[in-house]
Amino acid sequence: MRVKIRGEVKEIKEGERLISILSEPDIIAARVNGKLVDLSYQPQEGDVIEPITFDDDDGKQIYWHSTAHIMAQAVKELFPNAKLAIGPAIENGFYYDFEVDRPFTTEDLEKIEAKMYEIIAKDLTFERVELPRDEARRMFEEMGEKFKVELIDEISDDVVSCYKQGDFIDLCKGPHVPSTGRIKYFKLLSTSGSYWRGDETRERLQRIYGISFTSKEKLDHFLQLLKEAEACDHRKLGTQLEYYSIGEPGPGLVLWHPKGATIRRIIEEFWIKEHIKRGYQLVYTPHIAKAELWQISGHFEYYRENMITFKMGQEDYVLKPMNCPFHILIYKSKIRSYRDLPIKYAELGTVYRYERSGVLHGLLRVRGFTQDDAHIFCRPDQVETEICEIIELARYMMEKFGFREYDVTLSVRDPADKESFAGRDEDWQHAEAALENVLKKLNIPYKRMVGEAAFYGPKIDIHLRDAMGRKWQGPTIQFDFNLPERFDVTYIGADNTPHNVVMIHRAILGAMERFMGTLVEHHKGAMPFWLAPVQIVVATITDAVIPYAEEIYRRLTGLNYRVELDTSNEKISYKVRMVAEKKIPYMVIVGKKEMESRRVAVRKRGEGDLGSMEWDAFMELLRGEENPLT
RNA sequence: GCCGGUGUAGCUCAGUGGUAGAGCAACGCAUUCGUAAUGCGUGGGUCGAGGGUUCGAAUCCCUCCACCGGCUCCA
Repeated sequence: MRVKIRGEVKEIKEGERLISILSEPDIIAARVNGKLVDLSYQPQEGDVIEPITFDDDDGKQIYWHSTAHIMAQAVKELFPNAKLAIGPAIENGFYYDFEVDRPFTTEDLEKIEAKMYEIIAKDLTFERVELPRDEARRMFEEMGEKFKVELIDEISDDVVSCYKQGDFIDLCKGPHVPSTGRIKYFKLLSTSGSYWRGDETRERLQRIYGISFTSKEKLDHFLQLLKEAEACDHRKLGTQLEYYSIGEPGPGLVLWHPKGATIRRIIEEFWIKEHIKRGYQLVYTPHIAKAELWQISGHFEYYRENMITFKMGQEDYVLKPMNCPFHILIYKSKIRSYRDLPIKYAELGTVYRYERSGVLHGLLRVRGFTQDDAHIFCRPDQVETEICEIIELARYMMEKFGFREYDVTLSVRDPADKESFAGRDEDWQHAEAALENVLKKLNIPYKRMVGEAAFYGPKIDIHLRDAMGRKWQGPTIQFDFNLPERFDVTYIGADNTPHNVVMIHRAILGAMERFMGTLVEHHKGAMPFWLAPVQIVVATITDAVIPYAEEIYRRLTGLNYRVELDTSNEKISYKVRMVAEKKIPYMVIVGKKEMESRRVAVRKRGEGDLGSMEWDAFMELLRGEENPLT
């Protein structure tokens, strides 16, 4: 019998299993004709077989998923009352959810780990068992595994697959590694609460997260990265570098200290400049409005639990959670012609939302934040051009801030579930096509998410990552078919009749707070020269050179650099250390030699001592620093 | 909001029933120094808040608040 392995035709025996053909110990599964299978698979004539190791992405998923099964077996042995929920592989590792009598403790994790080592040492085979649906249902019911029964009830196939190792069996599609001994190094990382099916009205479960690797080096490396990521945490760095503080005035409320405020101001200057260049008109709108406005917009109906409301006199008021209704009112302040479009209103608009207490997270999830918001009112024929411009603006700005990697998602509606989405079919089709066309035209990789659209329209979201690899939504482009309808937003067409305007919400940075948080983590607090709140520190070696240092300081501030002068009575090594810890890009050190020769000794962040140089050479260096503002 | 953890000086943390500690920072004095911490000294705390147990509570118990890791949410 002939099969193709790694592109080469091989002769194999009938009934032979993959495990004897692909016997290298690092091969854990295989892809046969594009489908993932266990190594117990018996190849058929003409199969195209690719071995899979841990180094494949699919291989990692299989490896982690198998580790999850081992963990579940250990938990069942230690806690026989535990009910199995689900235990998938995730981006980094795996988890398994259990319903248990009491939450897991740290000591429990140690015991579970010990039990897992026992299971691994036994090198139990992962055996695929295919059962008729009814039989499997009966079996799990007898075992009291109610969640598995619920899952089986939703499977429409006649046969379901389970995997068995030792006397542990779990409902599972597979594939798995051949035996438990293949799992070499693992670590249980944390526990947390969760809900069955992610539904907070259903059973509360306990989740254990873990990760595993094929070598100790890989595991140690991963744990090391986790530790290092903690040092990049924007909450820690923000305090250390005196950029901002969070939560002092109340949970989720941010104080921008002078240094953080400087960074923000520069970001805003850049933002304003780029927007004006592209035909946006800047507006300002109030922080509060009568409840009536939010009733018209529908926010009162759909967004109520997130809105902060209060009474002013007899009237109900709302602290604005969004800027859109205000921009619409500006648009509607007069009749608009098709010739006026597109109209693009932009605002750094501060909004307040009541976010549930458990979701707040540093600067990345707050209750008061400033969106770099804009609303584009245009004709249907202008949609594609506008989307294209927005994406290019987003890419341009991301690039200037040093973000080169991000994840793009296109969220469209579920065509089978039109009930959940407002607006006309043709509008949706047109908008979704426009978003998708632009992504394709600009050659941007994206993930299409069916059913993930907002109820009012499809959207493109760009996600940035924090130091721990968590994704946070930054730029977003959203169509809105709902608000123009509710507010009756129109323009007069060439045919002299009113037409519905197309409205696009968009944010490039997302929110100043969140953007600042990701920016700090991305640069590990070391802001690029143009953003650094302090760009240069001038430091003296002895008191005798203070006048010369002051002269340097004045010259630099006169050139609009942000400079600090350090004439303190400390050794130069101490001053160097302080400047390095504050992650300041340049340090100018002046001593007697510099004063006498009228030169400067320059130290650059990341490069160290550049030695003594002429003033002009230093100027040349500074001018060589990128500055998108000029 | 839910599950678990944590909360001591401006910051980082030690202190598990018997008089609140260290390092850094701040302040003072000495030192005037050449590229990642000069030395000595001084001040600084209702131990997150409230209640309880106890002769006595930072420490044990209860409630609340905040933060951390997740879950859920983020129209």
